[in-house]
Amino acid sequence: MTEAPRPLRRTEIRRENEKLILSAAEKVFAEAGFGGATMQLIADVAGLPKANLHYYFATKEDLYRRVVRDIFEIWLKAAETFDNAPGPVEGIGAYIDAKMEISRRHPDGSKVWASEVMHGAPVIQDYLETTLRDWTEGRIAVIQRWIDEGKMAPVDPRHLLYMLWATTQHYADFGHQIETLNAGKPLSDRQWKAAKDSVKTIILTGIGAL
Amino acid sequence: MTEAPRPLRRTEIRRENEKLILSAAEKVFAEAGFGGATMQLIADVAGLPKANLHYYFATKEDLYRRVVRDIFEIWLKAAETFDNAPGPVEGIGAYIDAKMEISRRHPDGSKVWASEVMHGAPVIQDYLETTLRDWTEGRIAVIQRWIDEGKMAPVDPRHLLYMLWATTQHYADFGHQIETLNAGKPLSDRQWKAAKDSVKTIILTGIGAL
DNA sequence: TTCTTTCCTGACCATATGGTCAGACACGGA
DNA sequence: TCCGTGTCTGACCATATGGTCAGGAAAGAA
Repeated sequence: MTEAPRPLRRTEIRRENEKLILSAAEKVFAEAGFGGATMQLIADVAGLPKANLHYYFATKEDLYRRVVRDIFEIWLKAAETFDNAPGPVEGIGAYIDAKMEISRRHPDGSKVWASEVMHGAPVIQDYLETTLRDWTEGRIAVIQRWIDEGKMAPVDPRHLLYMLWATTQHYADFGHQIETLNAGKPLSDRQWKAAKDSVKTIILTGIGAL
Repeated sequence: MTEAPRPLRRTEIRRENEKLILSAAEKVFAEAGFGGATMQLIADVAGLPKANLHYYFATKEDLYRRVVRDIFEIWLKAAETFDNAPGPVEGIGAYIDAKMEISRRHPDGSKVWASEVMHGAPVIQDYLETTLRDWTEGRIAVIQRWIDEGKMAPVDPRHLLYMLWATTQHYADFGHQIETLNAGKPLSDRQWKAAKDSVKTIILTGIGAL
């Protein structure tokens, strides 16, 4: 039923095609990097002529920028799990769950983000300096409060955050390596659960919250 | 004295230039990715004419392949710290130190490796399936032995390894982000030490080895 | 000195790529 | 039905890039 070429309304057309292009772009950028990706390939994946991409997105960089920003939005939403938690077990535990789920559901976006930062964040440097910095400082304050309240050991909040980011993101960015070491097969539901539990157990135990 | 154009012996010339080119290539590949890197830019960084690069390395891919393999060698050497350790505190502690030091000293190599794996390891897939897989299985056995001997908690050795890789590598791959969150300045000696200590403390505590 | 081998490089080429544009087409309001 | 506006696209262009090559320079053996 979705394949039937039912006529789309004007407003739908734009939304639908942008979505199509952004989805294809995320995939191609993740697989080839910004430099290695070509508009032609993105067009092919999206099933549209190349000129059509340029109708919706003026340049390759515009398209890339949009992809990166969309991913950042997803991450910020996951970050909310940190708030309103009574203590580290709930807050950090939920955050790990949320970020692991993102690694599982949006591995391509994760890779695009990693690639962007690795190359010096040419496109989203302003985001790092504003939104991300603010968010980080806020979370550091929360963790520090938990420490002061005796709910966890006095670890350096900053490095704890880095460890959370690194570990959860690893399952997306290095998914191929993990898969190779898993006999070439993607992690099963059971294995994903084991991964989440392992991460949560080690970290929450490591910070003396359990 | 090093600048004096003293005549080089035949054998030296080759070695010297290959080193120069590989060093420039590592930097450029790290900054731009395989697709974004250009032979011209690598040549400029190396201070050699582009045609000269092709004299030593037939193709861009050959050059890239060599860079990736060289990095892998460094990593394997660091991995040795794991062996001959009486228990997790010494073995894993030393491994964390070694890998953090690599992240600090060879951030470019680290990024090239990450980039390669993220893009599906088109060049070093065979290494993943042979050398890396063997190494991993061996280390898992070691960890399992420590668990059986009661030297640490019964965590999943595989996910523990992933956590070690992820966390230590993060300081190289996401160095730019960390620097941005550190008021735009690289980590100082003191901060690197704090990072190492934090990682070691949280993980070793997390696996019940301390 | 002579000759062989290695090293070096400016000029060149085929191709791929990002981007443009004129004009066709279709939706939807009047 | 007509027209304005948004959508679509094949053909095209300027440029950048990986790679080639012929010929010259330098090293080292004889």
